[in-house]
Amino acid sequence: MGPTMPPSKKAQSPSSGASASQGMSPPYRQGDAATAASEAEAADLSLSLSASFSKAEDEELTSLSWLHESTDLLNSFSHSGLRSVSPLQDPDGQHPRSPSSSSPSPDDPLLGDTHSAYDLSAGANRKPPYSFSCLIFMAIEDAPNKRLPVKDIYGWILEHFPYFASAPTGWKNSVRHNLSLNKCFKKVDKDRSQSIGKGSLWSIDPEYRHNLIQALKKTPYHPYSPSLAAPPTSPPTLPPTFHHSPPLWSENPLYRKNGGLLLQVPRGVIQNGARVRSQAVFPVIRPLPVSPVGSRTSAIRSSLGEYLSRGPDSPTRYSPPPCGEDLQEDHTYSTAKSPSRLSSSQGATPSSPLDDDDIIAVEIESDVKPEPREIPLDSHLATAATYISQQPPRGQRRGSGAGTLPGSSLPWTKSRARGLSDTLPLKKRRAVEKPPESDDEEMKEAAGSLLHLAGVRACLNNITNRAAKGQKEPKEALRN
DNA sequence: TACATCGTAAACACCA
DNA sequence: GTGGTGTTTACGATGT
Repeated sequence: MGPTMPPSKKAQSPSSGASASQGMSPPYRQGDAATAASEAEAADLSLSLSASFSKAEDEELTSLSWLHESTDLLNSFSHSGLRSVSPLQDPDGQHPRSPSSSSPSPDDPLLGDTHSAYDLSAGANRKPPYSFSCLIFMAIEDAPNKRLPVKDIYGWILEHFPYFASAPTGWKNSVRHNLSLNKCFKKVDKDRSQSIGKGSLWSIDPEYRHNLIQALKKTPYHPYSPSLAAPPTSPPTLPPTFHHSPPLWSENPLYRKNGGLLLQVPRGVIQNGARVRSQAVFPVIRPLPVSPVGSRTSAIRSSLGEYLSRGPDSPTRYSPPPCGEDLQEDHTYSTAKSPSRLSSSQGATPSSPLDDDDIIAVEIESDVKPEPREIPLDSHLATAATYISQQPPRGQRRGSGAGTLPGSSLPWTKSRARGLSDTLPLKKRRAVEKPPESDDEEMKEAAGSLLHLAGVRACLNNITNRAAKGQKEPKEALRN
């Protein structure tokens, strides 16, 4: 069994087929004429988006231009009106937002009308179907810097899952327990210039991020979840989600209103006491981000997830990603083995610039390309795209966990250290695992960052130049 | 039945 | 001293 993040078994609810009639709809408020028009537009944009991805494949993803084109489309999508989801109140108006959620500034053009439809305080104050690992993962991924102190992880969970506000405080212990024992999470050295008080910042170990994503994919009601996205085996009039059970909070009127995909959360995450704009990584639990490049990258994932899980009107169907890896691993309970990923980094063949982590197969039902396509949604690209918008001050920039062993070109990974120290207690093991740091390493890191930056900049320039020329709309361009 | 996974509780140490 | 944080152990429930 590989060192992988296990899916939440308890989250796998039995299939009941209930609440299916809404499973089709995109996770947005529907019903009014404007929305109907927007839906049509959105469908069109979705087609364009798929074309954009196809184009990206054709270009072998050597450029990020496809990414920006796609995100341009998504911005259009976002502004089409469809993205306007319910304000943070439930339709009954009887359940205000959880106290931990700060209200958006009314004069904030971004926050003003884009709040999530997901308000678990509205009659859905039930235990979320996510394991603590997934919750922590989502919390950290939702943070702009992909790292959060425990306190903010609490805050994120509380904000997005009000269930915990009234739950016994033991869940915090569970969170800490997970952080400590789950290999997917690792502490980040605190930046001296940015004191966060007690505790450390926690981040996702890039080596295990894949596993967490897989775990999320296996969580029901996540749009990446095969249970949601599997091609319908039922009559075509039925939505793809028809055969799947409703979320635990299916009674939530907002859930019903939003067509069964209702895990959106208020944008933003509490960080260091301040509410920060959410990077919104998880399709079902976030609103569509708008402008920032990083958020736009996330928007691709988000909208793709929504896009793929849309109804029979959708031109695409979703095929679950190949799960080549064993996902069974959680805490240090288990004996760690080298992850399969490691072999690729150590193997003779250079690792592809594109991971197969987030490859999803999309069948584009068009006359042109009826065959399934595989769309790489590589985290590297996302990382590159978010690079500009998320650059912390230079002094704060640190590696994402993968360093370089001295005298070796192989990346330092936990598992490599683990191979030497797996039998040690966690404390000692972490001491052993701590990668060596040196100025040389910092320089390599900086060089890599500059390369990333250069690539992204070039792509941005391309887009900017095209925009300046006032040429055709992106979707039109993509069709050509 | 054995095992893995997950959640929870508790104890303890450390630190601001 | 207090409270938050991090680590570790233990145990029960559940699923495979």
